[in-house]
Amino acid sequence: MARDTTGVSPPERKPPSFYDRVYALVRQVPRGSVVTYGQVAVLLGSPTAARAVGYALNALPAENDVPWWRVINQKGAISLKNRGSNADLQRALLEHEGLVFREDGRCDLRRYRWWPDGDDARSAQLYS
DNA sequence: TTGTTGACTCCCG
DNA sequence: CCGGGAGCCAACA
Repeated sequence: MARDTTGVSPPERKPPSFYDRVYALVRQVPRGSVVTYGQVAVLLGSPTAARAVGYALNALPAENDVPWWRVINQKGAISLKNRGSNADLQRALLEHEGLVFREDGRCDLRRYRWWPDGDDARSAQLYS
């Protein structure tokens, strides 16, 4: 409806992409908390798009305001071991925020997992 | 439009 | 608990 008849081209005519929605959500994760790839997918309405979430973070530019290090896998571990040494950086950043990792490289998700406020959180809680 | 790829998960043994 | 295989989704060539 209400097609743009002003002739003016808005700076953002395109709807927010899946990537943008991932970034927006991750930006809400408070310091000291984490979310999982699958969880982000659930919160975005695509419970099986966990891989796409990781892909989105991988596409982040060098400079950004997204706390990407607060996204870990469902096991509570860092999922960057096969990629670069950024895995060590991510763990260091999380430990700096107070998270504690076990000897096996995993942390207690039940304790650190964050959920957004609002109605969306309700259905999401069911997932966990 | 089809095929490929990947910072994931789940299901089986 | 661990390893292997299949499924799913979005972006890109």
